[in-house]
Amino acid sequence: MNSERNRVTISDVAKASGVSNSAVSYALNGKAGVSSDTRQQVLAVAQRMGWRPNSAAKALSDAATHSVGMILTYAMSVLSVESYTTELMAGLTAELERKGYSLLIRSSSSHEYELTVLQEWIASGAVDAVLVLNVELNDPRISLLQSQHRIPALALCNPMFSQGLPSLSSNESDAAHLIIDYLHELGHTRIARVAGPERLGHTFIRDNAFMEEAAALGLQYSCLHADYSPEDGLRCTKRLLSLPHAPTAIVYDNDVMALSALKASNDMGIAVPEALSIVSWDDSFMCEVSVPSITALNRNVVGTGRLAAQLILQLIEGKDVDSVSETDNELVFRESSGPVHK
Amino acid sequence: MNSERNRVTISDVAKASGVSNSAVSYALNGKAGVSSDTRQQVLAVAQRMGWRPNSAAKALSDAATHSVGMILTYAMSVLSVESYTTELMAGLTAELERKGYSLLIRSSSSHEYELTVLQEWIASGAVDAVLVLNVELNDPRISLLQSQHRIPALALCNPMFSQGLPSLSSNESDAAHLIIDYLHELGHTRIARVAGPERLGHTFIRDNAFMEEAAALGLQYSCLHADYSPEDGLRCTKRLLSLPHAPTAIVYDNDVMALSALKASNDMGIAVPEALSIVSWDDSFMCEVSVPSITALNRNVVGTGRLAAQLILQLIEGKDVDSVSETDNELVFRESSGPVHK
DNA sequence: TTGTAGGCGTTATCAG
DNA sequence: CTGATAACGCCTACAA
Repeated sequence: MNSERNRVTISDVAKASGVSNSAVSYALNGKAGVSSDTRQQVLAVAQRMGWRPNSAAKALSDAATHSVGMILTYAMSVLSVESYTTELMAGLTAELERKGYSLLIRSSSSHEYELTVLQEWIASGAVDAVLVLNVELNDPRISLLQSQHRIPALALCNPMFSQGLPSLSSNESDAAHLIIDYLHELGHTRIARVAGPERLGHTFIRDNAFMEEAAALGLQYSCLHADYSPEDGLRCTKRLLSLPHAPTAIVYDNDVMALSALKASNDMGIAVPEALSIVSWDDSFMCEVSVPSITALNRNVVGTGRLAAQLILQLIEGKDVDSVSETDNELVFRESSGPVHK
Repeated sequence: MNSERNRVTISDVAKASGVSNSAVSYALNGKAGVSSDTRQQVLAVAQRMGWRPNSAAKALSDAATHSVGMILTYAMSVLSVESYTTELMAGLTAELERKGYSLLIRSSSSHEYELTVLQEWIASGAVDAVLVLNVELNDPRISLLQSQHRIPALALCNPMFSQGLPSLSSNESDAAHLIIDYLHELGHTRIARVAGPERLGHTFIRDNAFMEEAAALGLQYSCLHADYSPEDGLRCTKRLLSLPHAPTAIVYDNDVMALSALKASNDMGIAVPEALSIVSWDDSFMCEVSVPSITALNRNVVGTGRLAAQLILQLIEGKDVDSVSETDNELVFRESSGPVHK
């Protein structure tokens, strides 16, 4: 199976330099054990021959692959529409790059299969660490990762779901308060929310925060759970707007659903923001450019990716990492929201 | 540096089964050389002990990493808005998954750095193959990959730019004809196009196709080149619409710019589609849900990703792969385009 | 300061 | 059919 071409190895460099194998290794790794002259000599030769360490050999020797694993487990239909993942990856890869790490991606169509991949990674050492996305309540991935100590893992979720695993979360309840207080100040008394899947950890947090704050302010609050897809967003919106006492403001857990809400209200002849205020939990280009533009929570997902990468690199170095919470929520006011007209 | 935990190796299994090292290897790999009894025995023990092949060792031995490399080299601002990359990755990873391959991602902020990463991959054997995106005219990446034979590569571009490297392209000129003929039938005589960066290979192809077809039909055709960003889309649209003989139809090379065109025409009080028809080269959720919805070319990017993965896997197997061209272009008619009003 | 030897975990060769 | 043994390329004691 070994039909490889002329790859330059350390032995080749050693031979060409007329020194031993280990001398070359020391020289190339900047370690003591060789004279300055020899080192210069070896470096020059290695450079000339175009030597680079073979990644597999290095991985075997170091027991480290210099890659971080991540599994994409979205339904195809939702994935193609998600900007969150792209932005996260941009931040992740940019930061990992600085230390010469790569992101190793696998995709999976089911949760069971994702567990299989994780188990394989744990057993095979294919990655040095793992990032877990979209954590659910009693997520078996968390249990699995928490029960082993071969591969460190960072969970992108509230620490209450990470079972002691280091986690990075955005302050969802802070954001919820920000949004609901804003709507309250505008005079809305009947508000609704089209949330993400109920089993998701961050949906749980948001649900709680919304219910609490709504109750505290004496608001009428109703919530439907959807799957983040435009179709589901449309369906939920129409259902809410058909209620006898329809809400005057609806909050959407992602931008895609918020956008289809615009379509829905347009279809039903309901004016935005005069008769209905719309707020999206995710900001994106789509919110900016839609007509009307959509008031949205800005979350700097790229920054989250960068931070996640930093934490993961610390974990790989063996450092202890506490659960971190980001609180850079900011509401961007646009045309889709306004005071209640009665 | 070897502070690893109790990973189960083949030797462990051998010891536990009371057979030799190689017997275990044969048994586990389903190869001849062991009795059926021994094989069953070994498999049972391996299963019980949770043995999985160590990926680094396997990579070293096989000289194959079972991963395919891809470099993201978008400007951050554009990347976060691109749905193309996400969809492509969805198709890629889904198909690679079936053969147990992973996608190895690195990101780069400059073309020079991307070359460095490629060189590193070639020399280190960190990936079994490479996918090259966004090929430009006289792209140094193509030259680099074409000048070596260690790592096969697939270029996502028209074969005229791949210098003999296997390539996968969508039939851009077919698509151009589709769009321009459609607009011609609607009675448009002054059409414009806001294209992608001029140095990109597929922009070149589209430019040529558009110029040819416009000339053939006797249409007035003008073209501005932008960077795919909403800002640039806005700028170019306003510039075109301010011309003395403004176009009555504008084609945009991506969905993002088409959407900002909607904003631009709205700002300038130009009715779509009555006074201006808009067509987007990329279809996406945004085109569906915008008001008005945008006529767009549907390209099945996920399918392209799948096909690319299949071709790459063939290359890895050592098969010859011809340049492939996809022709599944389909124009989805929506509200943003219509007959000329005079 | 240098070179030799052994290990990382696997697969493949070649005797028995 | 089995079991040593070498090889993959790198790192690192350890000995010279």
